[in-house]
Amino acid sequence: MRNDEIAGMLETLANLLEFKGENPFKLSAYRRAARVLRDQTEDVATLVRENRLKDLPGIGESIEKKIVQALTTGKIEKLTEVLKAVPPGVLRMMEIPGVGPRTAAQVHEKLGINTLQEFTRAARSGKLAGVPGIGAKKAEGFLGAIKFAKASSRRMLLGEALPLAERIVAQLEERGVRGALAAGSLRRMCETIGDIDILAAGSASGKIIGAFTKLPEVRRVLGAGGTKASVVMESGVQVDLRVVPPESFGAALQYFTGSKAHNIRLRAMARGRGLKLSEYGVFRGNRRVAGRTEEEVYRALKLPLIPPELREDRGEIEAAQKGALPKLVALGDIRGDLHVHTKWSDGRNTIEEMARAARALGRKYIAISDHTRALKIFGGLDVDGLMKEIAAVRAAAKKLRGIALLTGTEMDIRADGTLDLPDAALAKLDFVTASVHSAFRQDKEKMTQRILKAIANPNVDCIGHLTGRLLGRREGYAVDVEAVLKAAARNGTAVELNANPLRLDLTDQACRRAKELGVQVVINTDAHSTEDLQLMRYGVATAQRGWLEKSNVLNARATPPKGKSGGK
DNA sequence: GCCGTTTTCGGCCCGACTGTTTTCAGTCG
Repeated sequence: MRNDEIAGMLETLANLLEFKGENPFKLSAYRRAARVLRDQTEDVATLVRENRLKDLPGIGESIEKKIVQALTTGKIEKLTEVLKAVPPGVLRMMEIPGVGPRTAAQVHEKLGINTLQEFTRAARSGKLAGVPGIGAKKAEGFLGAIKFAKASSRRMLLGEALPLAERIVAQLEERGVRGALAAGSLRRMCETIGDIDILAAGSASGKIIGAFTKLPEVRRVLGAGGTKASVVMESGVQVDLRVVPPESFGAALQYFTGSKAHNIRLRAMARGRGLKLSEYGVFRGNRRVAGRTEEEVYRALKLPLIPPELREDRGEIEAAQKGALPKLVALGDIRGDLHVHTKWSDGRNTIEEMARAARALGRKYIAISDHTRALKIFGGLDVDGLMKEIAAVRAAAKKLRGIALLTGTEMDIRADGTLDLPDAALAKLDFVTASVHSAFRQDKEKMTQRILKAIANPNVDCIGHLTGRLLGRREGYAVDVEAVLKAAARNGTAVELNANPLRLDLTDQACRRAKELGVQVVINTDAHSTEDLQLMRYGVATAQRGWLEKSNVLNARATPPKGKSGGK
């Protein structure tokens, strides 16, 4: 059973117990444990086998027992028990925005409602409005929420959310709102974003809220008070705006950036020091001792400023206390792009066009890396084609100043782990990336062996998009990431962090594991057009979330890499 | 249920908005 499956069971358990009115602190204990499990790159099964499960924060005796149960029997006894006692539809009901455990319990007790369908019917018929705490307005609101949830349950990609937020901030600026910033999971550069949080400083909050709710792309105003407003944009995305006084801006930015887990830790630390931390500042009694900037807030807690990308309660607070925060790689450190497609396979631009566009972005080298023959539908090259492309790359290189062109390929790893072109051809190339593009449904053992075989080949410099996931569309293939990273470390093979916002593969946590194991990460755009070369920012952001420093990133080196086997 | 610079027992983050309840509970972030 996968980590996220067990985490999901613990979360369900928490939700059900919440419905039953169980001690709220017990629930947060389950939820915290679930989050810690999701954060692990190592399989829970491994941790159990090596008796290291209880080393994880938030996992004690009782939860350990439940995890072991899940692994050995596929079930958690307590969950099974509670599932029997709670009507199955209440979890669905609690997913409606505005319906929490208390409301769900009331509706169940007073009206005997057990399913989302019954809930919807009761809301329409007016029955729901008779339940204590629910009036006509709330019932109507629930109906709207149900309809809306059906239309837009999907999370946005970082690559969609960031440009949208930047557009909204620019529009606010045109209307006289200065210094607005996106906070939330977007500022932490999470791979997917639920909704967008924007923060503005100012005293004329009514004016700012008014400007915001009247922006051209706003479809519906969900709510607007004195300091905050929520709207739904034409695209279906929810955007929240908060307006705070300048003396609280840093504290608010800190608070609304999160993560929740990070903030809870900070607030507990503040309490320990006799302080109170809220979105309005750090207070000693009634006196505000910090709040104008984030630096101030962290300093009041005797911490250096922690970069937003690290704020997940994954050890960044402890590192900050020890003065051991990583010096994160930055977009400006990136010198090359080692995975770029052209018209020679399925790219839209020529070698020269890609090179010029990369040079304009400040890249010093790129590796032309087209597909190989197994991907015939994508124009994959055979040996003959590849040799011709090498000649074309060299010819283009002669014409261009200021950027080096490397010969390369995105070599297909076939289902049996053999490579799509012979070693003699690969040996002629400057940089070989090898990727899986077929037989995604192989079991974990087979898939892992397949990739390990490619890693062992001295001509393979890097493994491309390791899990093959497409966010929101396709699960990654089953592969033992830990085993692959360890083999990469042994063989001196690099691993790709594919910067395409649909992939971001390696994940942040896998990047961090690569760093621990001493594996070099290559951040590539996998560009199929000149515009795609700009996707690098998303890859760098994910690398930052993975604690990577410049020295961990192969294409942050000033000179092009010559492959693990040395100059070819 | 977890955990220990406040603790092996007694804590566990804080505030805004909404609707409805005439003084606040529930939900959300």
